[in-house]
Amino acid sequence: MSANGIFQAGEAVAVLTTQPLGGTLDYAAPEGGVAEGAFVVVPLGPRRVMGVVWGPGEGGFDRSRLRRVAEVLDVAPMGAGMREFLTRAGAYTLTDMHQMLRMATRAPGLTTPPGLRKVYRPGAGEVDRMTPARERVLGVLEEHGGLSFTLGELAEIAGVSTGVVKGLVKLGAVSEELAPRDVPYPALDPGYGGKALNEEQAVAAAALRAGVASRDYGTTLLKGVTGSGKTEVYLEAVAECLAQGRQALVLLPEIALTQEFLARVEARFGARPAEWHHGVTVTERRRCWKMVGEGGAQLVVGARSALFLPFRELGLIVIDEEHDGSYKQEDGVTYSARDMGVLRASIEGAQVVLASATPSLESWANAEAGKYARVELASRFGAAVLPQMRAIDMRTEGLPGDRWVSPTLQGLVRDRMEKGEQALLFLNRRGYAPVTICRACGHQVACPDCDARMVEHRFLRRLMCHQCGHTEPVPETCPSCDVEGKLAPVGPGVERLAEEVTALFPQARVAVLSSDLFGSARALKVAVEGIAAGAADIVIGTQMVAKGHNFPLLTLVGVIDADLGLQGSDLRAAEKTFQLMRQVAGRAGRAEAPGLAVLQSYQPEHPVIRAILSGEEEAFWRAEAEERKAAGVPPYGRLVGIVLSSPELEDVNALGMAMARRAEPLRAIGAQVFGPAPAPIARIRGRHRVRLLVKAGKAAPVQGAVTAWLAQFDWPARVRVQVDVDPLSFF
DNA sequence: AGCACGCCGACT
DNA sequence: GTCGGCGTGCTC
Repeated sequence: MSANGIFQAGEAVAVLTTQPLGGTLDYAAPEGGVAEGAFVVVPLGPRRVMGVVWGPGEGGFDRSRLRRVAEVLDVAPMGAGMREFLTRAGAYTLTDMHQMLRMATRAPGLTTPPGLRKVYRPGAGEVDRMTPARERVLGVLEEHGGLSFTLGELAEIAGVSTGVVKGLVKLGAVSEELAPRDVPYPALDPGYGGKALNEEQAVAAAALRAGVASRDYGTTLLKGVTGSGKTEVYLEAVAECLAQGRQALVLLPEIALTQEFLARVEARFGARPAEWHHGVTVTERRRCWKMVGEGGAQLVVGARSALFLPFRELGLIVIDEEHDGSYKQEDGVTYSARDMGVLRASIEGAQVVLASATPSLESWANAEAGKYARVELASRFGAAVLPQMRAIDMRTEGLPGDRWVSPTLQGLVRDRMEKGEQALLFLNRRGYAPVTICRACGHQVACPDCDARMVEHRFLRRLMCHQCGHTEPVPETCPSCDVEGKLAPVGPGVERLAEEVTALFPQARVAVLSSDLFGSARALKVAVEGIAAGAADIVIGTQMVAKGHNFPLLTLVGVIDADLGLQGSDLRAAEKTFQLMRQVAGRAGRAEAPGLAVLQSYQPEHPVIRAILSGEEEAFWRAEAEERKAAGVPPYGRLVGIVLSSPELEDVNALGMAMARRAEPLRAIGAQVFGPAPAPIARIRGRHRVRLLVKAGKAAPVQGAVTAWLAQFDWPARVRVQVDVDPLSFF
């Protein structure tokens, strides 16, 4: 390889492909040479596959049998930082490199030559007869001299039919040219529309700006209560990054929020940023991927997978709502976008901003330990104040078993309705009833393919498995004992709660916000806007209402079952409940009217409920941190979850036992193995699942030990092994 | 991953 | 005889 990173024709290069080959393969560099990091097409058996030139050839393969790189793609080569990121992220998450490369090339049409499209620009020809329509077209072209338009765009802006434009092309007054389909995104102006910040926000923004200006790695936890202006503050860090000529990435957890967010970016920087998530069209995805690689996109707003875009000069990663569980990918490759974001930034010399009203315990602990800087926004914007919070002791409410709104809560709701204000009842359970039980034999209706219970959705008139999506009609007779008419719903879901509320308040307008009741993000947005404008008196919602939507008329939040999530064996249950409660409570009283949040609980003396009510977050975190420390679990210890699955129960039982017996590589680093135990859902889509859990010290080299441990066994092809480093849920 | 090869059972 | 099931092995 020459000094500039170019391999000369005939030189051996190692190519990483998206095929599961367990490493790179050597090829001969093509005529004209090839750059390190170049995207190439190589022959593999009878096929042609995509790959990346990963480095010099490894040797060890007969040089005379090397095949030649077939094609060098017209795509910006992958930078050294990106290659290092993929390597280290793969080593951390125990993911094969071919899979890491797949994640980094999830854009369609990379192997096809860049598409061309017709664009229209001012031409040299004269117009024989000028008409008002023709004048408008020429006016638009003159006004935007440097830009080129597609036929549709030009006709729409000028307010004419496409025929007018075509007529002008015939005359030569407008010229028709072919241009690459993937064009750079409009320039963002860091000085365009900065909002006036209050003193606290200005101090926070200055701290974040200084971090970006250092051009060095650093992570800052930006903690701000709901409505404190976190977004405005971190957009100042984005502005600093753009002013430096470096690229910025903002990760958001919820796709439904991006439209609102894009509008805020446009107000701040004068144009829309690039978007990356599953709702983006194929064409737009390719454009985004290519422009990020060429530097034609300054700011990307996206979901967690945007972390694997080929940024050239990354200066800042913002992870908004950093505590959100959706940053952890659970299926296929398991990774945490929060942790991988920090890794990527540390490689690129970039800053990370973790923004949240309710940080994860991991981030809180890192800030406590001094690894992360901490910036706080304590006051709410304008007149809005945090709601009062109090518990309703359900033990003294005397509620029958099939009712969930206590008399005390009923009174509070009635009071809000009389004042013309809104009430929100929060219940984190979709559907009508979580369990359908036979009163004759006690049988609970379960999914035929999973070990999950079927949830009744009265709205759909069907039972649904929330694990695999399987649905079936509500049966007339018990599938177990064949007795007719004895199947009964047990427990509450939002649909059933809506039924109870409608009976209690027949005159109220009741709206249910649950993810399965809306066909599209658009329909949801319309519903949310309607409610915000006052189209409902009582809103019933699942956890989707906990995220960011602003309801100015809302002054009461009632949490139907604050104990949900406190019980069970998930060690994070307390943290999740705490965060969720604080977020839901943050819905009340964001405008001028003060809010009240009440928690219905059968154990109001529980430390988590008390911490929520007292508002003493630091006290909660300290207590929770002590418990985790004592248990040796994250963030004070390491966990690795392993799930074996197979259509044959015998496979997973035998292999699970063998793994537990032969754990020497783990014992060598002082780690323990728990299990095998049936996984939380013991059967999914016909595959039996068992789970093992590895627990190690914080500094133990757990990845190497797990790799050595797994390498001892031969896996039948039908058995799948899923490794989850740092699982969010366990047992 | 694909795609070959190859070794068994069940059909024209 | 041959068609086709899917286990095993290979791809620079």
